[in-house]
Amino acid sequence: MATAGGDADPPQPFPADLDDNGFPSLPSPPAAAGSTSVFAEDFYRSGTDWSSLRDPPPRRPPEGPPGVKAKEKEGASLVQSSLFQAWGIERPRREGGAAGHSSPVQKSLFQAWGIERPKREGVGAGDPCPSPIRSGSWSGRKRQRGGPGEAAPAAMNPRTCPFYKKIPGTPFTVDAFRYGEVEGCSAYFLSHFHHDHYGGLTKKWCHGPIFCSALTARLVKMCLSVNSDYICPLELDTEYVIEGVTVTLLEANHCPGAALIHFRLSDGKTYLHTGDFRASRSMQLHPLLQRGRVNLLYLDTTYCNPKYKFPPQEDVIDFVVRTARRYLAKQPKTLIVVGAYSIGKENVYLAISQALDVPIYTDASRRRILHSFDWPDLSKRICSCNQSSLHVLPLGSVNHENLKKYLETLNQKFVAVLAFRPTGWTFSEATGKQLDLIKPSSNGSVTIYGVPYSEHSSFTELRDFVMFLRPQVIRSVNVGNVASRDKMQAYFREWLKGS
DNA sequence: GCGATCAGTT
DNA sequence: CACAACTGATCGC
Repeated sequence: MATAGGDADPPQPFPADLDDNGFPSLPSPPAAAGSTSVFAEDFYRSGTDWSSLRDPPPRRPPEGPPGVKAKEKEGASLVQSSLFQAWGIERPRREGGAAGHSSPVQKSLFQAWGIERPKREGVGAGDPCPSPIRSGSWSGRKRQRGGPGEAAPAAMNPRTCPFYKKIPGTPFTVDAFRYGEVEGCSAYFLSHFHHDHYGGLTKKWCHGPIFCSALTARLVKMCLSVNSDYICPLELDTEYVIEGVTVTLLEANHCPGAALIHFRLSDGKTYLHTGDFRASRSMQLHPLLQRGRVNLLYLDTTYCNPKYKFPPQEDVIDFVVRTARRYLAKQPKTLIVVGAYSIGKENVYLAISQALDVPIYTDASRRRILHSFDWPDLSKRICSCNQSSLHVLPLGSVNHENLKKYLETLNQKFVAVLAFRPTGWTFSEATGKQLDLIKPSSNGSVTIYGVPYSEHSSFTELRDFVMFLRPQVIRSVNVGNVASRDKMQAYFREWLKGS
């Protein structure tokens, strides 16, 4: 393929081939034909984010993995990971205790999709069902798109899948469900169950198998009624061979079921797709996330700007609990409300429930979703009686007008509302550092606190993660404007320079 | 009625 | 303020 210009190529940036959209991998002017899609033009105009960011090729560190002495506050909970065992390290525990997934692996399903069963590292346990890889095996289930000569209606001709959702050298896409059938894609990965990622998934889905965590799989089935035949749940920290690629899901520290997706190609190349994630020190303990081992990083850069600072989740939870205690002490007939999207922020209201020993009330649809997590510590605190003094409501309804009305529907049981909006980012810089400076918004009997409880990485967390991982190439998965992407590239270069 | 798309909301 | 992630209105089938 055409190398950009004739200038002396730096050590060949990776990846060097065309991707599935046929975009040249090397930076070249957008002039390259009107055939280039809008996405590609945009991409080139903004400068590339897949040029090599490091001078020399990655080197393994001389010593073993740094910081392996697992100084996590709690001892290890159950370890289901052969990878961790292989490394002889304790697996960091996810606070709150959504320890693991217990849903059994459906063997038949793996056979159906031609996937090799989990590989147990070290042990030659092999796979019990070495069915051949049948990359086109599901094509028979594809819906026929109109008969011969029948043009596809506009509704069936959605935008094309952008390049950053495709995994080069594989027939995989990540979070690409709104484009109908993606050409060349025979396995569709879903990083987590949030609308902007699963958008386009409906019960009519028929374009290929969907790989995701077991928890996400349950939600896809339950909430979207996607045909189970298409849903392929994968356990975390377990290697699967899919279409010849070794795939491992890792805890993403975003929302329940959210996963980082690690791909190892047969040629040894490794890619990490973060989906949405909140980077943490404990991630650095993961055997697959050791220095210099990831060639290409697909990065969630939501808050990749130094203006985004927020405290650790634990600090925010502590603040929320303290505040709730204070209000209840002053007025025992206070209703505590926590706003939340469909999934996410569970630890905020779970912490209140545990600290104040009150059950969690929420509507039937959310109860169903929360119970599906199979998270006993949460399930046992959920109640269906709205007399409890802790309610979870949709974030959108946590405003003064709604809460005032809501209070009235509860017939005198409560005389005041204390509500929390755990939003990713609160504007004030002060509140990022000093939670006690947060000023609530009060209106009559209703008080609302916006709290900086984020399920995305802060700027410094992102920086620390990238500086630790030292990937060869970083590709942002967030579509921002040209200026912000240029700025991000500058940060990446800074973080990775002189390695 | 269903789903895709876009505009609006906090 | 910007942001993620949703909700609602509208339109075509």
